[in-house]
Amino acid sequence: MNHYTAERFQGTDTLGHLVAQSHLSLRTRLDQVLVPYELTAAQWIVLRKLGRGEHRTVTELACGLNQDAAAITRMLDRLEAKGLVRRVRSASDRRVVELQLTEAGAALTPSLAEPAVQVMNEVLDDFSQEECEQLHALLRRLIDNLQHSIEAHDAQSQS
Amino acid sequence: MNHYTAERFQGTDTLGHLVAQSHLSLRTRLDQVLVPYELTAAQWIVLRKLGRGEHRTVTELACGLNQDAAAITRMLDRLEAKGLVRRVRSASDRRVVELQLTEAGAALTPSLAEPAVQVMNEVLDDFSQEECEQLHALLRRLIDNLQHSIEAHDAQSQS
DNA sequence: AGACAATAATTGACCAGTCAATTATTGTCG
DNA sequence: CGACAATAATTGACTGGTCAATTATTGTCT
Repeated sequence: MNHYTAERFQGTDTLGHLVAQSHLSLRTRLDQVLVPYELTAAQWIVLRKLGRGEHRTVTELACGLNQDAAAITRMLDRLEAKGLVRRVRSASDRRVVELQLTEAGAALTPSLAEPAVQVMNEVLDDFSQEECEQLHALLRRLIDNLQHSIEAHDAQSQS
Repeated sequence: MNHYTAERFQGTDTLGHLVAQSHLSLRTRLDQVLVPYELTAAQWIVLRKLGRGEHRTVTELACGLNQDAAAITRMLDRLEAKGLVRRVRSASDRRVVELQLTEAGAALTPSLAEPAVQVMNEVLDDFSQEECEQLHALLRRLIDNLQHSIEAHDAQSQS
């Protein structure tokens, strides 16, 4: 069904605005609690993935974060400059670089889970269990719908 | 109440991930429909605000979009280069620049409402009226909570 | 009037991301 | 084997954003 019309689509109570603002505020808040660690939210996410062993290469990270491989390359440049991450050419396939946490990186990473979880809980503090699950479910659907639209458009512009 | 624990806080079903992904996908989809107009989503929002007369100066725009004034300055550089926007020094207060759409900008802007509204409706297509309102309400609360946390933190780090 | 705080916009230096080449390596197929 | 497509990572040029000066102008207060 149609929820918006051109006239009613305005101000700060628009889906686009709400989603953008949620993202912005969440990032800002995460950046705040990460200041003592001299990390940004974006850097934290990468360290977290590496620390958990979820992803080991540039392509895997890019895929897992839904980002361009180029973005990962530059992020790794910064993390490597900070001495938190190491690049190692794979022996079995010399095209890929394997990513490792350095000693410093491995020492830092585990302590970062707690503050982040705290932010999430503080932000959902007055949400009931049910509301929290609703929000998750609605966002998942939103993302699914968007992804389908995007893919349909891509497929069409191929031809 | 606590919704997350350090162990359960992982994967793609995390609030942070869902919010970030929603934002990313929505922007991507908007960018898609704006390609024919040779505009990005970020540029469209600014044109839209100017077209509606919601904001007339750099500071007003920055405030309305929750962004740094510097970001607006650079955005205006791009829009001015495209010949869509004009800067005019205010006569009453020579510190402020008044923003105007050029003829080209004014001609383009109105036609952009429809495609954007269509994206929103397409994305919320399988949402009931109630679900749509729930999503809006939950996001508003999320933003409010975040904003309060952010301000509390700012106030504390002042002292 | 003159000193000085406050405000508006800009600039520089940086972080983060995209798209389009480019380079190096690996797979595949005639 | 040798040509050639496919893949992994990087680089260049760009958009978009932040924070910390800087500049120009205006307000305020004695």
